[in-house]
Amino acid sequence: MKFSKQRELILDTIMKSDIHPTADYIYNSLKKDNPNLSLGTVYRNLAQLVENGFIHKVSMPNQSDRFDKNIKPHAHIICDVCNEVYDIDSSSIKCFINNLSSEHDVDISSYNIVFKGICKSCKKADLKI
Amino acid sequence: MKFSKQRELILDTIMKSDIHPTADYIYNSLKKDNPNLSLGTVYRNLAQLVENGFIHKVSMPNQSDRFDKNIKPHAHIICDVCNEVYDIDSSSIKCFINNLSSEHDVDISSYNIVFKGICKSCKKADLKI
DNA sequence: ATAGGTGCAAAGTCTTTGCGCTTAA
DNA sequence: TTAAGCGCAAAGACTTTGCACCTAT
Repeated sequence: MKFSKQRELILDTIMKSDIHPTADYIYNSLKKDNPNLSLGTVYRNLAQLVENGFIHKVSMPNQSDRFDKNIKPHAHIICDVCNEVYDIDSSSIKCFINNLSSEHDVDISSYNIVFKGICKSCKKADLKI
Repeated sequence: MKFSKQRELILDTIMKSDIHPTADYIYNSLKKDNPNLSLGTVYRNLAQLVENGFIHKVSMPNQSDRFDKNIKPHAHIICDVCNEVYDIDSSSIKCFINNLSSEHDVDISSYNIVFKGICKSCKKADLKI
């Protein structure tokens, strides 16, 4: 993989972000200071960064894919209230997968787990009302 | 919800199928005997059937949505070898979600869980080679 | 009678790709 | 020098929608 300014900017955007950005978000963030950047380039680089293990792609039901700097296997929750996506990291995931593998006699190599619900801060906010 | 022949056919197709069909699959299955059926009608009815709780929609990473007659919450696995989608039903899912809810202080209302891996029959087939 | 459903085709959203030019190595 | 990457715009895959007509109730 040859170095490119664009790829570096894209990776940087993801690394600095906590919101699991979409391709479009990345494109628009960078477009301001890099007016020649093209959306195709963003998609091409994201695919390559995923393929090379620098980032993870998270498929969101009925929404654009998001990209995650956290490459350790983990799940996500999207909040019904604030619409933010949060990491759900848990030792119980591993255990869960082990159970499934033996119960169902399958080999699991990867997963895409997205919960819908209400996040910690929106739960708190709701209590205050 | 008013009765319609088309909706009945669509629901029937899903109920009789074990493959978690896509909109396009349903459309093409029915098109043979119902040449006037339109893909828009299939999508509209699927949305309505989901909304009314007759079926479930399953979002597959990088693929068309699939529709599931099994409306009990459960997970799925897509096989890397045969590409089939199977239900993963497990008492450990409920337990897993309970753990997460308390660990992460979130309320989980629904989920879309898709594993990738090798299914039971492909594992068996592989052993024979 | 009329609210809801249909077929058709156009449009929308998200993503990929072909091509000729540019650039890192 | 040259393989890899870029910008641009067109195309692709999947899904939704506007509209005029039809149909269950």
